[in-house]
Amino acid sequence: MSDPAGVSLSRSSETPAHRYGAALAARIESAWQDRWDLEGTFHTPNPTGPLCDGFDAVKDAKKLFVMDMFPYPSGAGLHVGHPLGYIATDVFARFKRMTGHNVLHTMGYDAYGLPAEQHAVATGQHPRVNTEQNIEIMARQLRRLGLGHDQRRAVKTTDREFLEFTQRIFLRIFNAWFDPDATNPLGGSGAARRIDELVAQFADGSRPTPTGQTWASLNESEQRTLIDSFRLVYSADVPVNWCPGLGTIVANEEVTADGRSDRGNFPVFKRNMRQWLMRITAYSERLVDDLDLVDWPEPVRLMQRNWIGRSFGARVKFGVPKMDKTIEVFTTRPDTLFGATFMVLAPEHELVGALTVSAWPEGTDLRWTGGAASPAEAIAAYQTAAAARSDIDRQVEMKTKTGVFTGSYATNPVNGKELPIFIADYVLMGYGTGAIMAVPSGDQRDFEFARQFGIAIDATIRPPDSWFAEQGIDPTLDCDRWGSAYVGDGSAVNSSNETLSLDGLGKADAIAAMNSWLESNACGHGTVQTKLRDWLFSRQRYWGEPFPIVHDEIGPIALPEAMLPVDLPETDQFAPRSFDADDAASEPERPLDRLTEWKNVELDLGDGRGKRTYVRETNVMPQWAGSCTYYLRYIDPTLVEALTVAENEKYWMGEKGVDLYIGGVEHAVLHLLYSRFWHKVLFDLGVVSTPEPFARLFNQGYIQAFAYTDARGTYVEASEVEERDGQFFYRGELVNREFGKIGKGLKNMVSPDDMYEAYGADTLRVYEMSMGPLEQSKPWETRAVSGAHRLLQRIWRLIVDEDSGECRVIDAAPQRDDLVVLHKTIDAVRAAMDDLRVNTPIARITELTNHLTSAYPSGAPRALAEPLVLLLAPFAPHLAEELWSRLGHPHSLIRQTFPITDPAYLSSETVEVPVQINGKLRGVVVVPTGADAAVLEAAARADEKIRAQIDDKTVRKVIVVPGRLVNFVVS
RNA sequence: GCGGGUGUGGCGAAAUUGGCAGACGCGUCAGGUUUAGGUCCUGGUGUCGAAAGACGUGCAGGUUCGAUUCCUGUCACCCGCACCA
Repeated sequence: MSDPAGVSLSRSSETPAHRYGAALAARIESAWQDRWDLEGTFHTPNPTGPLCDGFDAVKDAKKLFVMDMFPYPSGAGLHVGHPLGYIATDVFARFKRMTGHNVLHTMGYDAYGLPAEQHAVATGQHPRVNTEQNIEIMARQLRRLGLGHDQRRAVKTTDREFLEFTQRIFLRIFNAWFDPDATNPLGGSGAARRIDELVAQFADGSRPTPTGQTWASLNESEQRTLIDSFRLVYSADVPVNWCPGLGTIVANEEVTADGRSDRGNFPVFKRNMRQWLMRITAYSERLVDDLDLVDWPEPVRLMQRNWIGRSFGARVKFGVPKMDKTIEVFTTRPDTLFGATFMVLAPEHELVGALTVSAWPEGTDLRWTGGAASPAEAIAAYQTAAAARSDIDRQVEMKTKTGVFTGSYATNPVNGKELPIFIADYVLMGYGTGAIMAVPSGDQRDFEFARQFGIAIDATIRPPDSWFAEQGIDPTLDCDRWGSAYVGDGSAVNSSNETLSLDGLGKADAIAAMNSWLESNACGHGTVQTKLRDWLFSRQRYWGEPFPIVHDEIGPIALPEAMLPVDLPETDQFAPRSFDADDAASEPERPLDRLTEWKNVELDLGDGRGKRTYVRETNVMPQWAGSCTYYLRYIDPTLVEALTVAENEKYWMGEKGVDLYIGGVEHAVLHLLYSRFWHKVLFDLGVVSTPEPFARLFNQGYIQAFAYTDARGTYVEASEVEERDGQFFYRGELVNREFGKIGKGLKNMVSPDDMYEAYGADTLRVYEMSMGPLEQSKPWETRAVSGAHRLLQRIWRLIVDEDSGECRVIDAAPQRDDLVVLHKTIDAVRAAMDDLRVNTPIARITELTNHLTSAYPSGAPRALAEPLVLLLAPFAPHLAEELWSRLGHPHSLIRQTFPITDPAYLSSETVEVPVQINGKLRGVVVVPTGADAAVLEAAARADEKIRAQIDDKTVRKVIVVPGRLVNFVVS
């Protein structure tokens, strides 16, 4: 056969013309990739619909839906860290195809996003152009890896059909409300229902309106406002970081410690602003509880639980008699209510103004005044200072407690005590009610505050003696002698009034007793509080999905689904309007606001009102929107006018959802939480049939790389650094080695293109899989890649003559010891794959290869070469296909049966058993497999080395584990 | 500060339920082929020691006949969260 690559290879006369090298690998790989494309090898049939061709042939196979977290098409292209997970899913998917599964595996692009928009702002080029270019580059790099994706299903979130899909889901969520009394499909309480069911309830009177008026007596505006307040998508004033200089809202992480924007260094103002929100908090209970349904890494489930932050406690009302006000607090420790000695409000709390008295009460402690002449001055100064500090800054400065007194006192409902009310920034507006009752004996922050401000500390829990021992003090209930608050369990003391006594009760009983007392006295009730806040869903940007919403003079109106999609209008001005950097009162003007022809629109919404003028919503959706439910697009990529085809959705999602979802742990909370939320809404509405989207989640580790800094701390090009005697040099200069993420920033970029060129894609695949456990982060080392390359080279040489290129397998029957090694390898590979332990199978395949190359230096028996090729196929598919074809098989091996272990070769007649004396290895005896304890011990005693060491000693005990070991305990 | 994770040769790592520590690979050393190197092949390679042997899984304890594995404490590094009442 003609071998143009061989010509260049044989420039060096000793290199055989048909050695497996980079050039040959490149030819093999591109030939097989073309053939897979041509034959539609990875086209996976659906049960029904346009992609159902060939389903009959696989209808008895088990289905398997394997997904990667799809990438954002970055302009920098891929580095060698990106493909790790993609290779792993591909290896898994290929293995599963060879073990009889119908596998759905494809890849899409999460193509809306800020970088493309910023690129567009900087260059004036439409973000779609740049995004398409990036996708093209990444698609080429990924294709070169030989990933077995069904390309017909390779969607982009920016596709018009995908946009329509996202908007359709938005409408379903917008047109739904959460009914806490409804029964969800799992049988639990709380479910999303269609908004028209709510309207019907109001209309027929089965649900009273909040004001008690009849539905019919409300005017249109009142009716719509009422309904809108129930929707799962709603607008509200929420605190945001407004940056007039950029004209946008920025994320916390984009705000520097001194309250300025990362980009542009403009001032950032914390302000309330009208935003769209999604009512994810309605689902917090189910989002926590249903984590028990999924096979996910425990740390991720823990992170989600912590993020949702469910805690059980009570809401308690404290009266402020002089002001005729009530402060409501949330506490997790209602059992300590008798120990409350002061109250604290967040500086932004709405009651602060009303509670601030005109003059300091007589005898006010100077420490409480902040040095100001009046409470109003002190409060105003403190509020200004708190507002000026960024969130991050406010959280860092926590060592000393700060705060000022409002001059007002609240009454403790259980004992009538007067509690001074402070404001302090250690209480956050965003959690609970933004106010706390302070129990300094039972909360460390309150304790520190009380100490600093000279407030009484009253014990209401008797700490155990062991706690006092740790504190180094004698047991006492005089808290002035305590070194810290006691936050643990213990029996209550000093906790009684005329109608309630907690004294002697433990924490759980005391909480229960207090909660029922609060409820019967109408000053509180037990409740569940979460940290989770509703999802801020609107962005003042261009490159995102437009909301399918228009406004009339009353408010927002959802477009009918038939009017989808709402295309993103064309423009060449992608930046929002920016303002004077210090103009905190400015209002955002979004890119879509300027497109007045698009924005002001005349439509007939089909609601019987005919053609009317509306104003389109000009916010766009966040990037998360496209990634929430993209697995449904993989199932039916061409579907329009519906979200799913039930038969296909049920088939691919099965009982529990996507069978395997691999991605980085950085998405442990946000993406996975948003995705679960949307899925649950769709589940309640009957669109999807599983309670959870992802049955099994796996987080791959990061591939990191060394980076080098010179004497000035500047990164130098890592590829040019040389190592000499454990030190590192860049152009002769000593440099310092660091370790970090791969990328341009650290000048340690390694592109897969470099690896394709030097070794080929199969080598890269095998190397990345062999580096170590998939879930672990590990450093990249280019020079180690050669080991994987040499393995493939030796396998090639077992089957192909390097000089002639002819197949050189022999027909000789394999020896028993060959088959023993083979079947041990098969067994080990099969055992590891389900757990995605991809590194050890390659070690086993290497051992098999090493065995065969030394046993058969001039060509392996066919009966060994063929299973070896099949074992290799998931990892190095191109080479395996090529060898399979050269072994005389005309068809792809993609659906060949993966080799099956013959247990006859796994057990041998004899087994080596270690012999220990006092737990230390002293010898090894060979005994028949299955020898019992007596035989084993006799054999061990008969061993010369062992006998020599135990003869002159007393054997006190003999431990025999048949098949495992013998241990003599001697004195 | 809180939560989670990880610590094993020069390096990446391996070691079903506690039972032969270091499989496999990189690097390195020696030899072979070639000989200009490199490629390729074979063998050695945890540390100390001439050997016998001793020591050895971050460190210090504990449980056990026996611990990389279980428990307690501690140190280092990485990741996440940020006063969550």
